[in-house]
Amino acid sequence: MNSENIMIIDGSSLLHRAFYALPLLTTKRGLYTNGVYGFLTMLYKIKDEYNPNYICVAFDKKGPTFRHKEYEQYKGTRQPTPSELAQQFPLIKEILSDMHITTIEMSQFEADDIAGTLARIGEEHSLDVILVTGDKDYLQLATDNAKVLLTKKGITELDIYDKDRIIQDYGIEPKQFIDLKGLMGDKSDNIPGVPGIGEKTGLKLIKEYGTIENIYENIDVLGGKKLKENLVENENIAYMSRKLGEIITNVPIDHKLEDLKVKEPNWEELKSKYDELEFKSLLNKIPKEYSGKVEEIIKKFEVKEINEVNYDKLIDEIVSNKKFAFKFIIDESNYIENPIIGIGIKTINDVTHYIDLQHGYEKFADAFKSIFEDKSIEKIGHNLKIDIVQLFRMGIEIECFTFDSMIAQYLINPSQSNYSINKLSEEYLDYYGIDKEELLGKGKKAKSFMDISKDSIMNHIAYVLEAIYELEPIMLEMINIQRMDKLYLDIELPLIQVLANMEFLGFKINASELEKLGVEYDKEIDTLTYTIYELAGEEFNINSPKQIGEVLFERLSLPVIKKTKTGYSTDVEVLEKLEDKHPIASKILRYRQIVKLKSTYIDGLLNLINKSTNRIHSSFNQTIASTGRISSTEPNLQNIPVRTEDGRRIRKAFVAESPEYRLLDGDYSQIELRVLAHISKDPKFIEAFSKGEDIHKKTASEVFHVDLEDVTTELRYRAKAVNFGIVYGISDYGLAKDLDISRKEAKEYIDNYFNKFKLVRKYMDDIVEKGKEAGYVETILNRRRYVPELSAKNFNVRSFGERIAMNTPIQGSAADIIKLAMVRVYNELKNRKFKSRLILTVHDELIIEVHRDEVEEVKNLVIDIMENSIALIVPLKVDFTIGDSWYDTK
DNA sequence: GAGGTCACG
DNA sequence: ACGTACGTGACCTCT
Repeated sequence: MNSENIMIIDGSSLLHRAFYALPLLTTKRGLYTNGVYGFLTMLYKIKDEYNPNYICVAFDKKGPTFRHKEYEQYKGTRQPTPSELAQQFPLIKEILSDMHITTIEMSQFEADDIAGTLARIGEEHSLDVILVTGDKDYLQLATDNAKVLLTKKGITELDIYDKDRIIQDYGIEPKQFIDLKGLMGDKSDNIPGVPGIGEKTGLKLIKEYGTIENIYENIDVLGGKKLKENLVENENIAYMSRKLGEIITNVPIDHKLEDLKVKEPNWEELKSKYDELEFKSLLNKIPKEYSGKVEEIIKKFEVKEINEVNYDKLIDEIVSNKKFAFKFIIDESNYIENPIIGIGIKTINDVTHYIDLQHGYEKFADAFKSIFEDKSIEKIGHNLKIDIVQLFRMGIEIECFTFDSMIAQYLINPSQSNYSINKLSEEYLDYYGIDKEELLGKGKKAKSFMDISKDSIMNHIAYVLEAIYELEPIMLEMINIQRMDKLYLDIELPLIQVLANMEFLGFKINASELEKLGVEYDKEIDTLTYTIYELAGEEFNINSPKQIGEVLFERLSLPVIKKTKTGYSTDVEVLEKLEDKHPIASKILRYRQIVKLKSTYIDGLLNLINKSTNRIHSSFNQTIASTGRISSTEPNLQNIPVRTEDGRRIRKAFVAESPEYRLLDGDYSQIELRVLAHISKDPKFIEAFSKGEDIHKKTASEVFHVDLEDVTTELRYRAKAVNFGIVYGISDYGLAKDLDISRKEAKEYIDNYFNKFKLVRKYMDDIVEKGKEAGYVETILNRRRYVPELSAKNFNVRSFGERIAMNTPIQGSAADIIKLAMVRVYNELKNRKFKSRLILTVHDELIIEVHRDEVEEVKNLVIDIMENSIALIVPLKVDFTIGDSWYDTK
């Protein structure tokens, strides 16, 4: 272990692996970079891990090799390298050269021959040898001092093969892989081998006889008539294949070992390459003094603190400018209750003004209320929802907010995971500042603004406000070019306030109802726990899938139904299949169900009740779902149980504010299928919806060839599953699993469906093609989602892309529709001074806390808005219920 | 922090 | 032959 080591990398192999493992990344100018990026990620990882003293990367060279002289068809079946990959070879070579890593390529020889030779030379100099490749053929090079790192799935994981492991895994010596290849051949290199011999037979023979020569010496005693015949007939081929498959170790390499010593990279060059290729994350690998990341790019912006003495001056400036950017400083962990720390305000011509609000915001609110509520003064910001909530806390209802850079970016690309100001700076501006994340850190260790110096906070807020001003024209231009003005101005922007208001209002909870249910659940959990221990014959942690697996499949020897990556699967599907076999299965199912209800919905919700209002204030996130839907967190109010009665009872705790109020629940009937009818224009669908028919029944009659009157409950149920499948981008496998029928039968359903609803099939085909062509798909209001997976070479990735392409316009258009309805409902209720208010949305459902005196009026208003917010070629239908609790609205 | 499981549309 | 349903979030265990 103390000896020095040499790392020898098969560059051609690794670049191939990286290219196929990663999605096709390009730079803004359209240069493909995914292979290079993956290569470098892996290089950094293994260099860190093994700290090589010597390093070298070998490449294949174009043109014939000495093997072609042996066998003309060598590699004859190889597909040409796609140009997206070919153009990345020069790039990686340049970067390696900037890293001062020697690359070797030689005519007549392949990368593995160069690597084999270097490995031998390394060993002769008593170096430990580490060979890195994605090519299994390298296993023949393993020795006591040479190990092979083989790429696993993806690119960052490597399997380590040393001699011992090879013997253990395969039962043969590394060198014997050469003989094995003589027998098996190699499809990818077009090496023939002996017909009929694959890995299994080959290994058996080599284990028994050691070498090909020895097999032929013992050919008479060999069992298997056909096998013997094949061997005899192909003796020459076996020897030739072995020769082709052997990596040679005597290539005439010019380089001296000294040349391969690890050296200091040319940092300046490397940095400019990374900049050019937009490898932002790799810039961290470059020392600060060269990267200039912190020192040069980070700008400081002027900012001054003011107090109430200067309020009037700032207000005058705002009034004359008619526009300002602002952002509150507050810890976002709970921005409904946490103290407001300060606010930054900036007009275009002046520096940022910072106002400290730690000792109260009353004076500030009094002074600035009229400014915020002034319909002729524009306000711009980033993640305005939080700021609008703060204003609600101050009794201020903001008017005329015209730009939110976070929401704008979500429209430009809804699939990002990060919409921070720094992320936007990276994309659109030429500088960074101190972003929130750098100031506070993230995850568990995140600090509070309270622990940060006022100077840092002021520096941060000045950067944010400056960036917002610069981002506005660029981003609005993009939104305009992509025809998303209506979506932005009429829906997403005003929706910010609607969501802020829903968060601010919250949903009233009857805590004692929850506690009462909790006691009941606990009792049942106790009984179940005891019963399960009895049935298992031992005590174990029922919450641990791993331990359940051990009990079911080892202790009780029940049949394994399916596996997960890490072991036995014990999910519902499995347990339901075991119910007949052992009584413990249904007990575990029941246990899981009740524990879920208790921990997530009783304990979880009780923890989040606001003590002063007895209400729960969820966060509604506008930039999470790539389809355009809204998501809800802390708590998630969009997955409160409803499907089982036990769970549904949780909804009894969701009540109206006081006896003066009730809950009104309106949900769209079949909105996604109506959207599908609209965009596919399928005449059968349109007719069914226009006549108000039961759509699943109609589908059943078409798919199963029966009259409408003869559709049974069972057939309707199946048709419903088909309809769901269609919306998701159907597969026979998925439908078969859902209905527990054979794949063949599922396929018949689907074929029937597409034969009857021909335009639906056309939509599915067209959207995939259009999506591939354009790189994205769109909703009816031009909400856009990029689907790079559509051009993936990997079948699974591409299929996933196709399902996204089919589903997103449907799910996303439904989101467009309900969002527009939300904005209109909110505005109507506000403008007409109703006491009733919108408090929740669950994808196709709106919940309004409605004043008793307003029930009829508000109900008619909301129905009208929901059904008519967007005109489709089929009618939209809304079902309404009303009750004193969410449970009762059914 | 990842993986398994399960709650919703 | 490939191995899957679309979109989310929370809780628990285990590394």
